[in-house]
Amino acid sequence: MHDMRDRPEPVTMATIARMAGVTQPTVSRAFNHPARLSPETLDRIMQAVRQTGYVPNIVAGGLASSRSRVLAAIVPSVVNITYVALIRTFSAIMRQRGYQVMLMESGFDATEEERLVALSLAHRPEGILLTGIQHSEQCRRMLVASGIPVVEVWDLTRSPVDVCVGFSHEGAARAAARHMLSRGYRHFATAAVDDARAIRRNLAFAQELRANGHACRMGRDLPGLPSIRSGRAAFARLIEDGLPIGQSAIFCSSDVMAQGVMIEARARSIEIPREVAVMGFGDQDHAADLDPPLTTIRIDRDALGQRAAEALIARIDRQDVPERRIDIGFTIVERNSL
Amino acid sequence: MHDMRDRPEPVTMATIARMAGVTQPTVSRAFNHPARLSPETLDRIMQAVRQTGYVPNIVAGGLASSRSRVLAAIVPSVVNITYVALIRTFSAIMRQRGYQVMLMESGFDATEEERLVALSLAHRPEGILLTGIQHSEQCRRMLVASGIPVVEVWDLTRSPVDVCVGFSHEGAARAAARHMLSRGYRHFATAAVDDARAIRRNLAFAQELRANGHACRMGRDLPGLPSIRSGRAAFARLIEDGLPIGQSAIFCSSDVMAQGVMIEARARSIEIPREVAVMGFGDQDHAADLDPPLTTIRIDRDALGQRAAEALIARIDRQDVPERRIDIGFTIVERNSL
DNA sequence: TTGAAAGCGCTAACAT
DNA sequence: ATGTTAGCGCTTTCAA
Repeated sequence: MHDMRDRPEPVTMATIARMAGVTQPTVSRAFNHPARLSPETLDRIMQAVRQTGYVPNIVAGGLASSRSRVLAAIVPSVVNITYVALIRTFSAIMRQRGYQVMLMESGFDATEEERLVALSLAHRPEGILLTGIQHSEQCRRMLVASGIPVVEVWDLTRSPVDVCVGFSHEGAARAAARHMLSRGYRHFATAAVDDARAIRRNLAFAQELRANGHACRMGRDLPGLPSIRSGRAAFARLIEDGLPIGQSAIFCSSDVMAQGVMIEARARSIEIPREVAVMGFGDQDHAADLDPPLTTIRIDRDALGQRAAEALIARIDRQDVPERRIDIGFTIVERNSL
Repeated sequence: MHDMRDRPEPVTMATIARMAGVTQPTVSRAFNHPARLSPETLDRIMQAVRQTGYVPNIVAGGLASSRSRVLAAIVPSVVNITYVALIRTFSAIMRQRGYQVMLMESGFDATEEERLVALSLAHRPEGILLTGIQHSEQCRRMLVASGIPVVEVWDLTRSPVDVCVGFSHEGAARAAARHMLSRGYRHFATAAVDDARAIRRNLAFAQELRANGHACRMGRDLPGLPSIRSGRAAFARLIEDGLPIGQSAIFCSSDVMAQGVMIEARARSIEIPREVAVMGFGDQDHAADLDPPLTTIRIDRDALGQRAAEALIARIDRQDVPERRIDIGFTIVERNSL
């Protein structure tokens, strides 16, 4: 084994104060209100800081000021780019404002989310970001009782815990249906995993089709996360269940599912989009680089992260927040798969 | 705008103590050493806790005990599954031990990493996870001076800041070369993005080939993150530069790159593996679901996360740490693309 | 411009 | 089994 580094006695503001011949609160001012100090004093302090490599203890500061400088973010999955891309923008903006974010993964499970919220609360975050609007009753109660600002992302609702930023999943699905109709497709199907938002979209998709006199084959929703495997399986099932070849369009719950559909179609020598057309959801990075390039629905995840950050900052600063519902919309990106 | 919820006066251990008719330290004991309390006292305290929904303030506790219960983790990219899959396992294990992790993204930039380490230090994490072994001098100094346990993942080195867990990139690349040779391929190329670890692998790959009397076309390393686009571009360039069709094998810097290579090959009607064979790196989730299934090098990222967690816990607890270098190895997964 | 004093919400001795 | 006391490293009045 290797030698334990003995803890050197920790450097604190008191240490710096002693070195600079001032009192500890003066050192605190050097960091928080440098303008209020005489240049000479500031200089001596900063010299001591440099010599020691001292870094102020935010935790102690947070305790004193009741500002932890910490945020909590809970996403369903940290390996799913759909949810993480947003966190990246959110974190970057927040970091600039002096916040660090604790990222946690709920695994699409409301009970686990509730547990994580409880854990977060112990760190007294100044704000919490939650994915989606479906939380356990207990979770909502804890959140409300804590009085901590909360931003819910990806969905819109009339009764957010605090603020929500997202888009209309139903609207996007209806737009997809209308787009396919206008393109002349006559047979429709969905390929989705068992995910609350995807299911809501598919329902709206089928409804819009029905309103226009068309039926929709609802692919059986597959368990687990969206994956190429699920996409392949979904397409295989659809074909085996008799989806007509020609004038058919498939609405996928994500780009990854669509990718799976395309791979399976190729393996079965079914040509896309001539024989079967495909639409994805999400417009992930490589949607444009597939062959054929994937037609999909773009959600501006950066905007989502940014608006979420802005909304949360406003709530933390107790500014007037005019809208508790922020709609970032969606766009259909036409490429060649449909 | 909507009504600001007025902050109710915060519930603390003192509040609970008053309600339960005990002193505040007794409430502390109820959480940290419940066995030392009489069942009746414990009961009264817990009742008050339930009534108020009180959650102990870990930050204050951390200040008092010098145990922040916080960890910092810095990865190059939070949207790249390669780096995040590990964090997920790591976080889950650490959470069970009562730690929360602050996740940060360095963007493959040592200077940014240095900044993030400095920011982390302000939160007095009990341990830090770093990706890779290349850090700025200043960064290493800060780390060592802080005395905080550090685990470096993905690479092995004889001189880690503290502990490292990874595997031999050179060894993996040489194994790939030998594997291709044994399969009878005669023309070799690499397809990589401009990434330190990928470049090291490619060098070792070419060297092993040379040692066996074969040349290797080094695909020009593409800028940016690995993507399907880069993979397509790399393959296109290789073909245009005259890579022979037949008995050729391409060593990719990641599975995503390999996926791009396969897509571009298909678009050019080049059959894999008959005309050109492809090997990926990483064995990501859908490697097996591609068509053809991708032959690749598996790195057990869960093991990486787990061993990293274990090593860090050992260091935090100041246990004897016999090995500062933990090799988790790699395996070649034979599927059909090579 | 700086110092003195108090206190943030806990944990950890040490008493009893 | 519980209370008393101190103190973690800061920020924030209030004085001077």
